[in-house]
Amino acid sequence: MSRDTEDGTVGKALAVLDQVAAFGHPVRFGEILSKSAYPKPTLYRFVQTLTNQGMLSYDPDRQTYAPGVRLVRLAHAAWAQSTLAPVARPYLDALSADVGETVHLAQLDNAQVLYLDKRNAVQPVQMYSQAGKVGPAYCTGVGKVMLAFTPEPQLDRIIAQQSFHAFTPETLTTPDALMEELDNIVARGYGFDREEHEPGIICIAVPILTEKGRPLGGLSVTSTTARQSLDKLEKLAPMLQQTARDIAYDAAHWHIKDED
Amino acid sequence: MSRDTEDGTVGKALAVLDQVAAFGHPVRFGEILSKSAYPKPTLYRFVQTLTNQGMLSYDPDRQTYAPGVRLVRLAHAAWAQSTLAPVARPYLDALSADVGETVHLAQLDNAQVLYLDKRNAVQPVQMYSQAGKVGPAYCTGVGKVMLAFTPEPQLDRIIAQQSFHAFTPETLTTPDALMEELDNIVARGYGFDREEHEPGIICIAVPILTEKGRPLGGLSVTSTTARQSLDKLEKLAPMLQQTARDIAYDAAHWHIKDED
DNA sequence: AAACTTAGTTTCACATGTTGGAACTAAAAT
DNA sequence: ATTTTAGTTCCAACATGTGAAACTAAGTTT
Repeated sequence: MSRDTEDGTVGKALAVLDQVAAFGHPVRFGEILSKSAYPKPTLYRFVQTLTNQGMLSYDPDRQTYAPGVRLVRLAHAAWAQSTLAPVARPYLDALSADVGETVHLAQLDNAQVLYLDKRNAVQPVQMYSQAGKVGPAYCTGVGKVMLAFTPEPQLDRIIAQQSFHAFTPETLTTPDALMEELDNIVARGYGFDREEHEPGIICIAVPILTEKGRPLGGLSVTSTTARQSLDKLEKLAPMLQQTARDIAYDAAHWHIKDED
Repeated sequence: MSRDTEDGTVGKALAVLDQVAAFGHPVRFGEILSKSAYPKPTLYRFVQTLTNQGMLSYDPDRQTYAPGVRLVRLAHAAWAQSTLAPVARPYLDALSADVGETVHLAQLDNAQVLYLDKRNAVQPVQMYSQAGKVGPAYCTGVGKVMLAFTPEPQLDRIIAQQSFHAFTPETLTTPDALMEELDNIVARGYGFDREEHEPGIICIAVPILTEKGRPLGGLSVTSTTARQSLDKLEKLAPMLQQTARDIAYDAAHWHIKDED
């Protein structure tokens, strides 16, 4: 259904856009060129086109390119119309107030985890800095619960794209180890992050599933080993599962419009 | 420099993306078709391509398309790398704490005002619901101050694209009236929204200018006629101007990277 | 249940837009 | 003044996008 293969000029242009975004800072044409497979004039035309379109912005003083503001406008629409994000918002508020720990709402984007929303107990919400962030699927709580409920054909494709980089000593670094973990998650109905991505950071996560059992997204409560234990987090499982069911129900029956 | 003319296949595809986003809710193929100038198969291919690329997401149950999550990821990069938004954040926090009214950071996107960030005195920050929102340039405080400092050739193009719709009795509805207002703003160094966009809503706005006087963005403090008067808001002008200068300075000298 | 309507998808000859080697210009570096 | 590097334009060869027409699937009417 979804191709990683670039289709057509549009796909190539968007791949260039991703490239630029991946740098994480404004870049000069030459820098993009050095990381790109395209010949100079071809890449140049892509960059021009994207710039004309407002998908890239060009700083004439520094002669650098960065992802353009048009994306911010489009993303607002994407967020507001996404099945999950607007519906889940009040539930995140409630959860956050209840548990007093960091709460995440995420979704699979290709083979990565994409964070759609966040509540942090300590400081007030700072969404843009977090929503839109991506992380690995194979070593985060939300990532694994979503994978666990992803059917075979897709799952294989996604697993093939994981880096299996060992962020910590606890990281699962082989497809086999991950598959076993996914089986456990399905059996249990929820999953953990046991310091697999960052030392000292643990989490419990539940999937948000459609009626047909397809994973829409994931919900997690994150804490530190200093403050919580996995056992204590596990006590939240029933409540999280109920919240996930509520969100799934609302997502299936509502549809919110973009408003002030 | 920037074209509204569609260049190539990429431009056309992105125009389709805008179309879909403009609906404000998930749409079926036929709905897009009815608003599009393209013949059925052509549009169909665009929609397919965009869907494959993750720029549109397709809901198989409802058979609807909506802007895709890939945009959220890209927008995160755009926001984090934008010259203004990350730099301005702490200043907005401070301003908001100081004045206790709604504070906006905006930028020009094509001929529209695009809100990049917001602080609301009442409830904690809810950025995604606001950042990315667009508004008219000719009848908002931030819009007018940015236009006021936009040089002739561009300004004409932008003004030609304004609708001059009369949102309220106070709305400036002719290019001439707007030009006169812009002159006043340049002379004064700041501008107002005198209930021109929404009845009862007033604001004071200042431009954020580069060393060369090019407008990077705008900063505004919004209130209601019930709580504030224009005279009282005007007292904030010096402080806002100083903040704008500070932001401009930081924007020119810093460059922040994407971090946690 | 057959006939009709509407929404979505596939096909294919044609032409338009994309490609990239080569050649050019602008600006630094030597 | 000369060389090097970065950015830009040209254009012939060719790959890709185009859209009328034809088709399938689903829903509606008689």
